[in-house]
Amino acid sequence: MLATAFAMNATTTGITSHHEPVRAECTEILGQQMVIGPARTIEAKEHIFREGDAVTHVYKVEIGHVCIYKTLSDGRRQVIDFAYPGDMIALGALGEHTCNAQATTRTRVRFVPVPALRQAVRSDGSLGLRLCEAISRELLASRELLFTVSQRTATERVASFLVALARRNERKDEDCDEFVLPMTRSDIADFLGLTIETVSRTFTKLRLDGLIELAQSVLVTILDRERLEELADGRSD
Amino acid sequence: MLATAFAMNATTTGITSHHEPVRAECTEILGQQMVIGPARTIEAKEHIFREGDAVTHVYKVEIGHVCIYKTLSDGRRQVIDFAYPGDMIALGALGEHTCNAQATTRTRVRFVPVPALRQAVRSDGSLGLRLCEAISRELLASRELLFTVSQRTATERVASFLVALARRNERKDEDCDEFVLPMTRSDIADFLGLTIETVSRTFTKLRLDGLIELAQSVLVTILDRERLEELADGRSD
DNA sequence: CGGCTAGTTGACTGCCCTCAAAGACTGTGG
DNA sequence: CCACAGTCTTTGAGGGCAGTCAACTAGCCG
Repeated sequence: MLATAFAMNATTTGITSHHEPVRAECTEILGQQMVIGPARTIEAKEHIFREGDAVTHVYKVEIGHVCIYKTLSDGRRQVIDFAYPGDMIALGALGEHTCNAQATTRTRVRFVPVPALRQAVRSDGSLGLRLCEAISRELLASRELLFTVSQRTATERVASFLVALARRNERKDEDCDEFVLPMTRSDIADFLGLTIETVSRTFTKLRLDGLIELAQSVLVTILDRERLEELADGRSD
Repeated sequence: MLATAFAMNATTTGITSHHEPVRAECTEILGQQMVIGPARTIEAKEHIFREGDAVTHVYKVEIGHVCIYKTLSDGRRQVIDFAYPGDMIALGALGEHTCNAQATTRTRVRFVPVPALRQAVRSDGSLGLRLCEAISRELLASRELLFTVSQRTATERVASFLVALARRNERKDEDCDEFVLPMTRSDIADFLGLTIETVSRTFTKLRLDGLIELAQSVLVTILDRERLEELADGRSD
């Protein structure tokens, strides 16, 4: 799945660097397939696909937000990624979905059937290359999240999360210091490997420390981006 | 990087299932490139490449074992994967390496220059498809590890690790219940997001519970595979 | 033997989880 | 408009799992 969303540094538009090519590369190319693809609207909390479903299509989010997650039988849940408008979903899937994709807000996606995509790749090698790069970017994001969840403290994880959102908005030329969280505390917790209580407490701590402002618990304002980035990178005392 | 090693269920040879295609598919194909590629020998603890290095080649491990890891400036380390003979390394890398690759034992790799690989993909679309699938399998492995590190207890993590090694050996028709660990406790700890002390204590606990036997701390014998798998899957009380 | 590295074991601490309750927000119906 | 339920979030109190610090053991090699 190519729903980079978070934890990558240059995935969507605008920034070009060596090891993190611009996601637009791939969405533009696939876009040529996408333009002719039909659209579908998914209500908040509805699923686009679930674990075990056959992989029939690849999706591009046009409007809304999608949460990609895996579950264990006893209820433990790991959120893999959040997909924003412009992001692709299900790119790295093989045969059968191993994740669930659930809209967190009302969402519209366009989709291409996998056989058509495969045929296009077979006949156009350079499309295959770009697809490889798109999946590779997913892989980098996944490893970055692994690092975050495995090595960082609760405060560092939440700081990373907020910094990543700010960077995403920056690339989209939206307001990068004030934004609405399109997901619940529970989604954030399961993304960062924490509990909702710890996420909540950490938000409060960051607010009391003057790093962020919180309104209605979904509207975040970043007051001290630099210190937040220091925290995220473990450069803080 | 395509160094699946652990946490995937069917990556190397032998087992075919829907969502976890056989890795051999890709190594065979790339093998045609590899056969003509030169070989290089790396001593234990030497690096094949480091974070920040330009991505010049893609590698296939012929003999030995490679540890793929990332570090933070303050020393925190995350092992991403262990590569065994037959595994590919650096497949998902883009432009600049974001990981380090260090041999844990004396290792021989064959390599193909990236430009040659890219050219081959451009001229053969179906090779591109197989490459996509290979990288996708890396992605699945990475997400599986993310889940393990983020959601499972220390005992469950170590059990998962041992079960994955057993399955790997099974696929290679080696003895799946008795094997030598080619990596140190420190590598295992940084792979599972634990400390060496906790890994050591957990091994001891599994030994005292009669699930495994340990000789010289590197020779593992699995005595009760079923209970170990239950533990790994969180199905245990 | 001594020095070195890797692994084990023990005692204690602390971060985050668990359990619990109260507060805030949303939508529905009276 | 308010009442109310339902969901989400916040806050508090206490406990446990894994981390930290430290000492000891086991190989290995000069």
